[in-house]
Amino acid sequence: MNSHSDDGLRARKRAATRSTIERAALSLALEHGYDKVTVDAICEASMVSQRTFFNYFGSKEGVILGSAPPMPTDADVDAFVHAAGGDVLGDLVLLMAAAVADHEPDRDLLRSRRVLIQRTPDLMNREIARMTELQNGLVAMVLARLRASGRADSTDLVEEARMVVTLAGSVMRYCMEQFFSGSAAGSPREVLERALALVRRITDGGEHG
Amino acid sequence: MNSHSDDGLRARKRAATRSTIERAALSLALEHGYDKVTVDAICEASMVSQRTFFNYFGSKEGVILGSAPPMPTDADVDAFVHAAGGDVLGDLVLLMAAAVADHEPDRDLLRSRRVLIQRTPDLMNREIARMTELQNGLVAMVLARLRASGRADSTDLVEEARMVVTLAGSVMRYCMEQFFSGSAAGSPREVLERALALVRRITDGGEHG
DNA sequence: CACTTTCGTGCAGTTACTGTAATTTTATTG
DNA sequence: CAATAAAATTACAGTAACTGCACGAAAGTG
Repeated sequence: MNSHSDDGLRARKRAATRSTIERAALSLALEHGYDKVTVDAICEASMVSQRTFFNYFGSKEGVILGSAPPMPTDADVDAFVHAAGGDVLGDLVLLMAAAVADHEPDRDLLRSRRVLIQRTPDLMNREIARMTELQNGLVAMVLARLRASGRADSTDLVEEARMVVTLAGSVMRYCMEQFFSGSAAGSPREVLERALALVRRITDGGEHG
Repeated sequence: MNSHSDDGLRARKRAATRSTIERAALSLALEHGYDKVTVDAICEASMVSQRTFFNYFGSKEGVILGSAPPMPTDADVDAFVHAAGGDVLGDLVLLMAAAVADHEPDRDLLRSRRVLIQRTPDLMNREIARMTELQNGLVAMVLARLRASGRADSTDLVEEARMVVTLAGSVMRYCMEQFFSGSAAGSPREVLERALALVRRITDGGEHG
């Protein structure tokens, strides 16, 4: 019938309501603060039942934080594992950054999310928690790379992998804070590189103590 | 009247109920899992009203996690700031470890907490969040030390301080995981030292790429 | 023994969230 | 196009964490 881009009516309607709820939630939270806004208020503003809200977003936090960063694709993992020998930490950070980066096409929405996360401790904590969950899935990957680099398998190697992931998480958290607080200068890539350089400088500090 | 250690009857009763509730909560959670246990159940088991429970612990998580790690004392801060020149990261980790360490005299309770935190993602996240909050108060302290080391004040210096704290948080998280999962070998101090050495080894990896 | 302060409690209410079953809306098929 | 399947939306009832408030009981004090 009507000319429409691609999917069926169903999918389009779904996307529309999702977007409506999202916008309502972010707008209300920006105006009144996250904890002052009730789910009921969001539902009223977006003309949906509470049950529908939870069908879409699962939780009040969910609508603000947006979808969780996806695990890297198999191709990404493969590339990472077999880029043996180089800078494990740097490569991992790049990989994680790629996973976190895009993923939200709408710039305004993204900015709203960031503002809210930054000014709401609860949300900040949840965001960090999500990152932590992502990390857990990454240990195996790093371990594979260490093995591929010819490192002998051992308990120590597992610990090393865990630490690599933890450190990468640090760098990510640091960069995210910089982004969220708006004090980031230069391209994301540059920020990452600077953060990595900073890490190396700091950890060198105790070497010759 | 009756011979008693020190404080008034009031304080002793308070400590007793607190302990009763704590034990009931931990025992129930260990047996049935944290999320299967309701606050009502804990109250019934410890013969207190729900209102009293919340007066004591503020939240369901609160009774499991125990009291939050306190900020270091002024004396600690002073010592840290003026131990200039050495290994900032290492010293900070030691300081944070001291804050987190003791603080719970009862060994059994401590072990119960650890087990529960480890097996309950929600609790783990909250614990990490608490650590993160602690971190925020530490940036100023690190900054003071960097300044005391003769470093010129600048935006970069603030960023460096933040990164030092973030890294220290990483090391702490890593060690906490090791402790919680029971795979820690040796004294806490040794575990910390090994973790720090590991960090240095890893961050050296990209230097000569 | 009065008197004050602190504690514990009951109760009503708010908010996030879940399960279920009915109802409406969209897609498919004969 | 009508019958029907599939999926979305809804109302409703219920659970569980948590808060504010006001009242009575216990403990400290002179």
